[in-house]
Amino acid sequence: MNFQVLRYVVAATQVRHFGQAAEVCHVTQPSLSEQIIKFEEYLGVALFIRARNGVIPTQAGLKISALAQDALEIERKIKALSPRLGVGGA
Amino acid sequence: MNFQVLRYVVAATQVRHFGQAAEVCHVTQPSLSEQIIKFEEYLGVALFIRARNGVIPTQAGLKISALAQDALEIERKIKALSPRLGVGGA
DNA sequence: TAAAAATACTCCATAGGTATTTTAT
DNA sequence: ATAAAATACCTATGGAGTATTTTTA
Repeated sequence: MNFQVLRYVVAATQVRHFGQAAEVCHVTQPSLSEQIIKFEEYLGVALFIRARNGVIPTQAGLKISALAQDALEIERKIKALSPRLGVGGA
Repeated sequence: MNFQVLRYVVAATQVRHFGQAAEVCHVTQPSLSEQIIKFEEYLGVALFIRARNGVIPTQAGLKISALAQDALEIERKIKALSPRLGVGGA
């Protein structure tokens, strides 16, 4: 598990399309697709239903996406403590 | 940034000794040491003062260690949703 | 001088890219 | 048939290990 794959899950949950999610994350569709597949195998649970015109998050996908957003928010806070990467306040 | 280096920072903050922190994390001292150095360079801030008998966390080190623990707690919750990795409840 | 961290190096795992194939409506 | 995801394959980055050197009280 890493922050990058959490970004992929959050993006895919939001746009419901691996190709567009990949664009949002500035990676290619196969990269995002493969990482999500490997993450699903690691967890042992499907995060998305693959459909004709995109993907639909499963219950597990929705829950993990919510937790992923929390983790990414903390990542942001850690960067914010950095003189180099931090944006503004504390 | 990744969960592993956050584990290193938390362990080193707790035991105040890179060698022992490495043991706790089941890696070698040079691996942990190098990853923390690279993380400090990435952030642009020192996380530990190197002393004769170990290390002392800086203010930034303490803050980031606290946030790191929050992130690792979320990582745990994500794993807990997994049928394969999850321990018990929701 | 001795305990601890840093460096040098080598190796391997994995994330990402391009090209292509498979799937589902 | 077509849009989207999956697979195959290659490359490069970086995390980890062993051996060694440097640091500091």
